Amino acid sequence: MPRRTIIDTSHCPVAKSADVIGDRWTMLILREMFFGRSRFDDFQLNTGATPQMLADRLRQLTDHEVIAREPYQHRPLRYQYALTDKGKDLFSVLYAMRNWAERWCRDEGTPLAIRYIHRRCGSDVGLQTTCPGCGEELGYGDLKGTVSA
Amino acid sequence: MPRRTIIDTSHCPVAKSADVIGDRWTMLILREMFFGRSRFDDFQLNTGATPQMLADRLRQLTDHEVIAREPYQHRPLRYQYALTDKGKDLFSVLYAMRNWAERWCRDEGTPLAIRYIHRRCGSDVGLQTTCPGCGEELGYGDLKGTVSA
DNA sequence: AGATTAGCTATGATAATCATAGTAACAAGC
DNA sequence: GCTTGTTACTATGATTATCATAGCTAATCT
Repeated sequence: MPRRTIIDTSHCPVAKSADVIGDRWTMLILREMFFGRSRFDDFQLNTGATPQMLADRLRQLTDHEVIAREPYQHRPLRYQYALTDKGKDLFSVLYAMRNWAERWCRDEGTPLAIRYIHRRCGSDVGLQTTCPGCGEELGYGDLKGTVSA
Repeated sequence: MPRRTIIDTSHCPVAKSADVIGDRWTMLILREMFFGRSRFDDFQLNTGATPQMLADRLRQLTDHEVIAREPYQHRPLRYQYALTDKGKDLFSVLYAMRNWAERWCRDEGTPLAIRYIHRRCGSDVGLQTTCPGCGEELGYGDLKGTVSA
């Protein structure tokens, strides 16, 4: 047998995550949701995705139970999207991506795109994953972001 | 002006990260590299990517200075790929992805695919980003992984 | 009535990805 | 000295995904 076997990576958690969020548009949609946006048109305007791309990715995310589609008014019937608990927990991934890019891809002399403040203690967390003020681990809802001027 | 303006997200760090790693194959290549693999054929066998897909993504990663291509023998000339410091720091993103999938996508009753031990203190870190034993933040090189039986 | 809004779907062109095969440069065995 | 194997790719033609653009539906606003 001259061929090495292909190892089974179907149970690899990185591959599973990649199947759910391993796509540029999906990540940008999630970014928007973590920014508090919930509507189709907002996603379209802020990500630049075409409507079908958006419809497709929102369907995928809904199928994966990362977001939920729910009506926010009935006459006329209109839908919005909300992060589930499973979706909110993806904050750690997006936050790691943000930290990495700010460390390695930022133009020299440029301030951080967003400054995050730990709600509980008020510390500016910089690019840390634990609060430099109180040492607590940082997750969804713990941080308040302000866009740099 | 009936149109809302499209906000500028070209400086968004999440978008920047997505441009570098926002692709399934790229993520799987990085997973392999964090597992210590460095050669084309190993990537092909363990990710299932076609050779041109692999060649293309390795080129992209090299262009982004996430990995470096270097010869490991001269006759015949053969190359391998190694993570740069910028690449090694992506561990935090992959680790967050792993933790998320193990929390939310694991089949019931299944053990963690990989158990990580904090080298410095020997604690099993479970799905934490800080060591439950000594409280230290966990990054590339701090952990030793063992594949579950 | 006509315009506007929100959340999409439809269409045809372009670009990315796929499976499969092949190449270049050597090494090792018979 | 010729076949077989190894490694790191490239080439080709078919299939699939994504793109820009337009339109649709049901309702409200003027």
